[in-house]
Amino acid sequence: MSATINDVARVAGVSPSTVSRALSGGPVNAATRDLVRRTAETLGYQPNRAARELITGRTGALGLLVPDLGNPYFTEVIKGASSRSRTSSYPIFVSDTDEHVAREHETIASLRHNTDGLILCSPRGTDEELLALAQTGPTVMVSRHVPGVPSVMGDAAAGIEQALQHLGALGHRKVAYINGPAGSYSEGRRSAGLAAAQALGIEVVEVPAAAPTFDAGVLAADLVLTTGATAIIAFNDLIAIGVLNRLTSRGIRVPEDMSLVGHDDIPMASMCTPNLTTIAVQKERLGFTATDLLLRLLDQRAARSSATEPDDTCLQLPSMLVVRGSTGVAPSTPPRS
Amino acid sequence: MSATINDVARVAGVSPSTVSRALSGGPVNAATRDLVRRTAETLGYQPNRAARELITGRTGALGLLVPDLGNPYFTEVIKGASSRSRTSSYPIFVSDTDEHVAREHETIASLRHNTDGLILCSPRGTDEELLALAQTGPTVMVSRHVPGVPSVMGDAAAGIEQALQHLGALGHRKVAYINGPAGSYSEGRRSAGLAAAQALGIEVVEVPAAAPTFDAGVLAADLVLTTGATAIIAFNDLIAIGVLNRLTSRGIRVPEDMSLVGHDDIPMASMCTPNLTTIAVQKERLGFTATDLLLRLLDQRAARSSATEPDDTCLQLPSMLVVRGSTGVAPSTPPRS
DNA sequence: AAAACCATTGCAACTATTTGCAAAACAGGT
DNA sequence: ACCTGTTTTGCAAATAGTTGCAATGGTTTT
Repeated sequence: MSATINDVARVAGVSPSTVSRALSGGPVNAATRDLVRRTAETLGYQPNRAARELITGRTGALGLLVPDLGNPYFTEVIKGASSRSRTSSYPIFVSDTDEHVAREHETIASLRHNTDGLILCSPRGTDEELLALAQTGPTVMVSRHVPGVPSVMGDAAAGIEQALQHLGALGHRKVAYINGPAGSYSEGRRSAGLAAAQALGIEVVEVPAAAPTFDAGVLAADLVLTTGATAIIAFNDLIAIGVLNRLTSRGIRVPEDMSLVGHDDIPMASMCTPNLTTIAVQKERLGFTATDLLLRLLDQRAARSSATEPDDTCLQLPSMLVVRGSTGVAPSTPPRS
Repeated sequence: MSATINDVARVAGVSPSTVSRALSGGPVNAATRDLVRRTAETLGYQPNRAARELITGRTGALGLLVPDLGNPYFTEVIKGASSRSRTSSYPIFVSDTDEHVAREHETIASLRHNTDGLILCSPRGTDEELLALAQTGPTVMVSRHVPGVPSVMGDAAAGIEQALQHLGALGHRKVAYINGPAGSYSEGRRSAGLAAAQALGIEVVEVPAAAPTFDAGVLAADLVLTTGATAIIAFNDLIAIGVLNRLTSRGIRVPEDMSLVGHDDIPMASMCTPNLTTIAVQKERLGFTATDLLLRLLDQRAARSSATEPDDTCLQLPSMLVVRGSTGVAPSTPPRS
């Protein structure tokens, strides 16, 4: 089939070990290195991954776990991760857990075998579970922080604060916040941003949503209408769009009767009518940065043999409110439930 | 770290080769096979992928290439493929080509090294290019057929026919068809379904779209309005939703002034207002079936040594028109351009 | 001139598994 | 007891790369 290291060695007139060292930066005479590089090139030599993995114990691949591929938020994160991994010769395994905690465990176990490191995006499960899972191998988390596990996240609290300021400026005094799934960490972070409400003279009512989906939003819309709020901040855009649909079909106009703010700025947010005001997160950058962090982590491991000091890196990427058509001045009276 | 075949052999008191045969169905005494199986179980033995790959030349993984992860159509296909591969111990590598033909070539080349077989979803490029790429290893295509390459596709022609019948029954006599990207095969198949128009007394005007995206749809909407058509069939739902947005913002009501039919039935189709009438394709099933076909192909290869007879399997999954809110009786006069 | 040192290179062992070939074990028939 | 034939088993080679150790050869130092 394809050329092996021995073929290159024979043609170049050196030993296989010299070829190995020449191509991987070992101590080799500059002249022979050039010779080896050239012959490898002309022979179209590609090192055999399996052989390398067998001897080094490293697979040269990464794994990325997302709760739901159907959620555009995660596909953006994936794109960012791919674009980083593309420049590093580390292929990336993507897997979908269908929002099941059990599936999450299985998939992590199976991915560990095929990868050198894992990126867990918005994982479910308790801190303890996740810490245990993270300790089975190099791990970086996205949109969730567990002490002892390096992570990358959007600054949800700041985003929420901006949204509250925006709504306050428009005269809203009672805002409903539609929560994400319990056990999702970003849920916690986002709720934390709500602390700013008091200072702004805004009352916040929390309303639960069963899942970060359109359907859950449809459901939540009716609940919100019983609260007397004149504006809504939703856990994510999918929920917000569900809310929007339900409000529209109940004859409640957005933004005249009710203002609506989403979170994440997925493409769909600028495709619905009215366009959704939303807290934009740098999704691609999130994936890119997480991959970068993981690769750096792997480099460290390769250098120092077993540096298992707990890494508490937690990078925060800024979020920004994008004002579009779904927010407006507060109505004099809240829409009747 | 984890137990090797030698550990199992030692504990069971047999040779490594016997363990190998016992676990992979070779000729072994039933009693020893049981013994080996049990000890492997208790030791938690997992065969080392790299070592196996090195000797057999098979990686035990599949690759799946899609033009754009951001397109919900493809994520559904991926879900189907994953659910099939999950039951087969073949992990699956997903990659995104960003709709670039060049990226497609690169990615295929790199995936070939890491996988035993590839699934190409809606690949771009000419028939000749794709045939050449397919011949570098086991390949199955989705939503595109090239003679000599096995494939799985939705029955686009039948779907378009149903849509035309539906529109005809509503009194439409002039229908605009918004094409997909040139060089996309499904574009050709879908156009073929338009042949039914004549028999139904419907005139079809074709309008090009630069890409299968929302933005391309926004663009195309204005072009359609110059044709005098009273109904639109779009290459896919993303384009349709782009059209819908543009029409709405130009004050043209859907479906009162203009009927609109999409294609694929992505989740977004039932999230926009009005809900989109669309030709539903069994996306998950497409991915599932393609993976199944590829796995069968690999089994065949494993059995007969080098059976390179060209395989022309082309499975067709039925499509069905889902009537929602975006189609209605034809207006007496077309909306003015 | 011998000794010491340095960079460079090759040898050989090692990784975990599969598999062709030959040996061993065992059964049945003579 | 011996031969034959079949099943079962083990040995050893092979896969393609990496890496510790030793050897080589040239240069510098004493």
